[in-house]
Amino acid sequence: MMNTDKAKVLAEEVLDCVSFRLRRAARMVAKRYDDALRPVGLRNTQFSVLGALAYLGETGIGELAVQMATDGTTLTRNLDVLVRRGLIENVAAKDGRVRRVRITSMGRETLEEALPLWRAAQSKTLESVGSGTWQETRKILAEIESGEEK
Amino acid sequence: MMNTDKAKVLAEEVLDCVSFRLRRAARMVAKRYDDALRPVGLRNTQFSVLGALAYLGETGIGELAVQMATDGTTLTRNLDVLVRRGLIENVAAKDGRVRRVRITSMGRETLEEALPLWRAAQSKTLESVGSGTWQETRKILAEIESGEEK
DNA sequence: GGATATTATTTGTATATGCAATTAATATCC
DNA sequence: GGATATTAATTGCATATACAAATAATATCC
Repeated sequence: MMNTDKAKVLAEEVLDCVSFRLRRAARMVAKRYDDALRPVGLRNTQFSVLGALAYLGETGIGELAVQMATDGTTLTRNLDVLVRRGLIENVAAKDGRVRRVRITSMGRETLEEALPLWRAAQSKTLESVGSGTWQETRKILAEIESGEEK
Repeated sequence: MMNTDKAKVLAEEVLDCVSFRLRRAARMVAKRYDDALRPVGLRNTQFSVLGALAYLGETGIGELAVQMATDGTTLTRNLDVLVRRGLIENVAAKDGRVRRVRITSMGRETLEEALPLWRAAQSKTLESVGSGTWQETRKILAEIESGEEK
């Protein structure tokens, strides 16, 4: 049934896939943050978008897409959800092609409520690796993201 | 507009979110693997499932879900796609509740074609961090996944 | 200044993801 | 052995993700 040694070696190689490992870790961690944020009705992705918008103040989709390294087509729909919930709102722009958005006061309130929940999840996660190790890992992730050969 | 120092500090804190960083890295890396695998019509997720099935030989959803740390409801649909394409097939089981699947010969062929493409992507990715560093990172990811406090 | 190119975003389509609830089947307990 | 509990997977629903193509608007070039 291909449960041979050859298959075993192959599987070990293939399951060391960087993409698979990253996705798996991201899934598991996201789940924990989602659990933590559930009381305020935010998913971890939404929390990050809100956080970014609180900082940026008012932004075009394109700019935000770059900041978050998310595809624009994804962001369009992610933002739609937040608009529907009244957490962010669209703003008119001079350039008719551009859609600008900003966080609403309700969005800000929700973000405030979410903060301690998020901090708890973040602390707990950092404790499992040590915050120094995480700083290292963060750098490595950035290198992987850049894809530049050393 | 909250583009204040306070907001800036908050944003720095919030954008250091482990979940956000992992997801972002996973997105970017997955994209590269998807690009590499496109010629054979596989996404990185599908490649991993095929690889796991080639190794496991014949498996119930539950077992596979544990192996891949994917939610069973997700796996159900992921597998449906592969069945539809003829890359895997359902197998009758004694226990009527269990759905068992196995890779088909077409699936095996596709996996074979995909292997060199995947290896190229994997090599290139590892070059960007160094394979030793990746071994370290892999361990750290496992720790983060476990969520155990040290 | 009108045709053409460029840019910014959205839509159509498809996969990936997971929670809550459901369905279906086996196991367990008098 | 029939009611009840447990287990395995699926379905309904919603979000997240991105490619390809379409749309809409500004910019550019004779």
